[in-house]
Amino acid sequence: EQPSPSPPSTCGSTHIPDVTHLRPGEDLGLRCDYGLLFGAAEADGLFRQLEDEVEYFEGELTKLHVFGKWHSIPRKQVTYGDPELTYTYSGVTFSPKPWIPVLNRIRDRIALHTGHTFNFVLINRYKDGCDHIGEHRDDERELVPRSPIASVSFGACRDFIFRHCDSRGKNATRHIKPIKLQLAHGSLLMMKYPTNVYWYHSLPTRKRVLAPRINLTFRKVMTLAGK
DNA sequence: CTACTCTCAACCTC
DNA sequence: AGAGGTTGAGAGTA
Repeated sequence: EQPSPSPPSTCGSTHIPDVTHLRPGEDLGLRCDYGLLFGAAEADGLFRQLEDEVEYFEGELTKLHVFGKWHSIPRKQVTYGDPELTYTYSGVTFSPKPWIPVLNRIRDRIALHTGHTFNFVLINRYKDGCDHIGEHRDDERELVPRSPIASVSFGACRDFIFRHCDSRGKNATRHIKPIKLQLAHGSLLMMKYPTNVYWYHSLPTRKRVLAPRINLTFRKVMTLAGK
């Protein structure tokens, strides 16, 4: 059940990263590829540009009702994407802001390396190690069935935990070890079908992390024709 | 309509 | 510091 590293890439180009394929020995439905998509210098520039140009949601879109109390979500969030698309997360429907050049540039690089085109991106900014997100699956109904999600990270390296749905909490029916990754500056994690059917993921708090991290999850959202 | 499942973050213990 | 259990109103589903 441990992730098994893939053989080294046979492609020698400096523009094509080595990729680790995350596949437990037993087929538990985890289908992910992880690798660096941007070199350090380019990632530094993109991070600064994202910090300058991305505008996060404010007001009601940042609040969450949990166990009888209202909380501000412990991170900043915003969506960008094609016009007319909508996306619902925890009962809140987001309208995407129109694409800006830095996001198009990242989206195009992902397309070049994976062959996948995305029409929507959810951006989460974690200002330090106290910002986090709880266990969840990206299984929203608006997503194109079986479409992959491309998760790109900039800034502070953070731990990222996958946990199998049958091994959660005290009602767990199986003992499957969580899979822990470090999502590095400039990295790409491709989460492919059926990962999000069986595996929850979270970004836990890490008190010793003091720097911000920006994560972009590119998605394929169904258009009206597909709904 | 009913009744059942799932979700989110903070607080607490260890 | 981190892992895991406990708290419920609202949304969705069969």
